[in-house]
Amino acid sequence: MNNQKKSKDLLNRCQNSGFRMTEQRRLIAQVLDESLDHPHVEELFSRVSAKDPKISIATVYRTVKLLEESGIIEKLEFKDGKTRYEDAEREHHDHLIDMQTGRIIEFVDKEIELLQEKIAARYGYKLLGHRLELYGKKKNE
Amino acid sequence: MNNQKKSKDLLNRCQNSGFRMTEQRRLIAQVLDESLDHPHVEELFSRVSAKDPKISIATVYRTVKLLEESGIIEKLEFKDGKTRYEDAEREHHDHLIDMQTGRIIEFVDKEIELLQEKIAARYGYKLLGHRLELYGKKKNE
DNA sequence: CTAGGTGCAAATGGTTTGCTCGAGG
DNA sequence: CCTCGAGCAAACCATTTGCACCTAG
Repeated sequence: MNNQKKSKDLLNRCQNSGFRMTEQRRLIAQVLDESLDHPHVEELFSRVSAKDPKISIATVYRTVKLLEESGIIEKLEFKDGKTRYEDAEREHHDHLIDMQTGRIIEFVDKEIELLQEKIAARYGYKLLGHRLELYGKKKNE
Repeated sequence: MNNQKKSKDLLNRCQNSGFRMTEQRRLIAQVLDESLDHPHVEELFSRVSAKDPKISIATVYRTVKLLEESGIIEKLEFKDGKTRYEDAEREHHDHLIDMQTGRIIEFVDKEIELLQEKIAARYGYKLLGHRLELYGKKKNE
C-alpha cells in the first residue's frame, strides 16, 4: 500500500512549516497520512483517540485548521455536511460519491478541468478554485 | 424582468402539491419566486419578515424543507456554509461564484454535463446528481 | 524559561424540534 | 370541527473559543 503517497511526507511538511510539532499534531498528521479513505473530523478523532485516549476533539479541529491554512491539507465538504480533509500535495482530482455505500472514488479528467477554465473565462473570470462532485449509484451489471 | 421564469409558477406548484397553503407558505413561496438572486435562508427570512414581521424563522426553515422534499425547490450549499434554494423547475445549470463580491452567475454547458455522465460510467456508476461550482475572480481588463 | 499548545467546558451559529395555541379545509 | 401548521424557546450538532495549565524549543 501507499503506492500513491510518499509516506511520511505529510509529517515532513509539517515539520518544515515552522510551527511547533507537538505529540498531538504529530499523531494527527500521521493518522491522516495513513488514511487511504476520506474520514471526516469525528472519524479522524476516533482513530486518533485509539492511539492517544487523552486527546481532545478541539485539538483535532485546531490542528486540521492549522494544516489547512498552511496549505498542507485541503478541506472537502460533501453533501453529508461532515468536513473531511485530504493531503493537498497529491495530484488534483475530483470525487465520485457512491450514494448507497458512501464510498468515495477519486478521479482526474483533464478535459473537464480545461472546460471549467474556459467557462470561467467566458464570463470574464479567472478560475481560482472549483468543486466538482458526482453522486451516483453502482450500475447493476 | 422575469423573462426566464413563468411568474406565479412556484406558487401554483405549491397549491397543486397537496399540502395546506397557509398565509406563511404563500408568502415564502412568493418571495422565493420573485428573488432573482440566490438569498440564503437568513436573507429569505428577512425579506419575508419585511412583509410579515410576525413570521418565525422556524417556519421559513420548515417551509423550504417541505418545498425541497416536494421537489419544488432545490437546495444549494456553497463554500460560505449558508444554505440557499432555487426553483427546481428551471433549466438545469451550475454556478460560478465571484469570490470578491459573492455574486453568483448561472451557466449551462452541455459538454460538461455529458462529460460527467461519461466519467461516472467509466467507474460503473449511474449519475444521480452532481455539484459543480466554479470559484473565481473577475479578470481586470 | 516562555511563547504557544492542550484539555475542558462553555459559547457559537445554523438548523431542528417539542409544545401549546391558532387556523385551513 | 379536527387536523395540521405556526410561534416560541429550548435542543441539536458541528465547530470554535476562553481560560488555566502544560510543554516544545
